[in-house]
Amino acid sequence: MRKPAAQQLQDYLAGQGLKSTHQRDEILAVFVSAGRHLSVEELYELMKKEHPRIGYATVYRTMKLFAQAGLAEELRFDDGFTRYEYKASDGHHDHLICTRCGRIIEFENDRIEELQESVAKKNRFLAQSHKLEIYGLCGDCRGKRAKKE
Amino acid sequence: MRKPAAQQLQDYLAGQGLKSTHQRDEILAVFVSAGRHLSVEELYELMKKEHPRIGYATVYRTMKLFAQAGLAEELRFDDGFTRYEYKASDGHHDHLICTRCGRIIEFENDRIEELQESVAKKNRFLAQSHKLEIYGLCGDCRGKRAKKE
DNA sequence: ATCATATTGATTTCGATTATCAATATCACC
DNA sequence: GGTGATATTGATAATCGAAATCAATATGAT
Repeated sequence: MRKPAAQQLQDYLAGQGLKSTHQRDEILAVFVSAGRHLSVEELYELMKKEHPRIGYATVYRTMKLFAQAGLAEELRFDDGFTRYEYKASDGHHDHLICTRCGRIIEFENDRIEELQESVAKKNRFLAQSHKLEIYGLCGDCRGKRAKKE
Repeated sequence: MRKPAAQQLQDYLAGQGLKSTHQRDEILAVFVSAGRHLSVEELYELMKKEHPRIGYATVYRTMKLFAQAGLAEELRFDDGFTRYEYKASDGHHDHLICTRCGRIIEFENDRIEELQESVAKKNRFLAQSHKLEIYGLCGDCRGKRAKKE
């Protein structure tokens, strides 16, 4: 079972002596319901629709906060800017990224995780985290012929 | 057998109708001999010692050129800036990155590569490239107690 | 309700990278 | 070996996402 996101946020704020604000609640609601892999820019645009007074900086700050609270994970793909994904309680997963349409697909593979662990051990490394990204063409895009560009 | 880097550069330049310059030759020599995983900043500092007249922008431009020529690979780890590694002809490899001292260790694991391919296939993806980074503490750093910070 | 303090929002700053542009170097051709 | 068209260089400004600043405001303990 998963603690509701809103509750998890309140617990974190209380535990850290931080304050509960409308902005934080609203950003969380939009972030969670919007689906995943949102850039700050995208999230800011979504926020503006419902809460036009929200500031750009607040969205940045709040997403960093969510990351620290364990509510969100920071993703940095090759296109330069940071995305956040809502962190469900189920295990770690990695990403397939379509280089044409930008679609992002999640996957998990326990065997790969194990092999990574063994690679770390072999090199006397204590693994803390990892990142596996596979770039390529998604099913929809591989069919299409390359657009003129 | 590997074509010498200098020769590979000349071939690429000729093939593209580009010009061979001292700067490009010198940057390549320093880059190749310096070892691997150099940030542009680091490479620029190395260059200045032997060729103080080199410009910052030239180093940036030239590394991009080397990447296109297949001489270098662009690496973007989580610390924000781009590094380049000399691209040997042997196969793809991935990286273990120490989060304390910054050390970078290369590894390759064919089994992981195969599994990635099968994950791609399972999702109807045509894999073009991938990136696997394992962050953690290297052998030297895991022993040490956390420094006060 | 009061007040110390955390937070917000508008804005500026930062830091890595890229674009601009006049001066210069390269190279194909004579 | 000169000449000229053009690619390249180097100094600098511009860019862009992200982070810092700071006065005004909201929060929550008392």
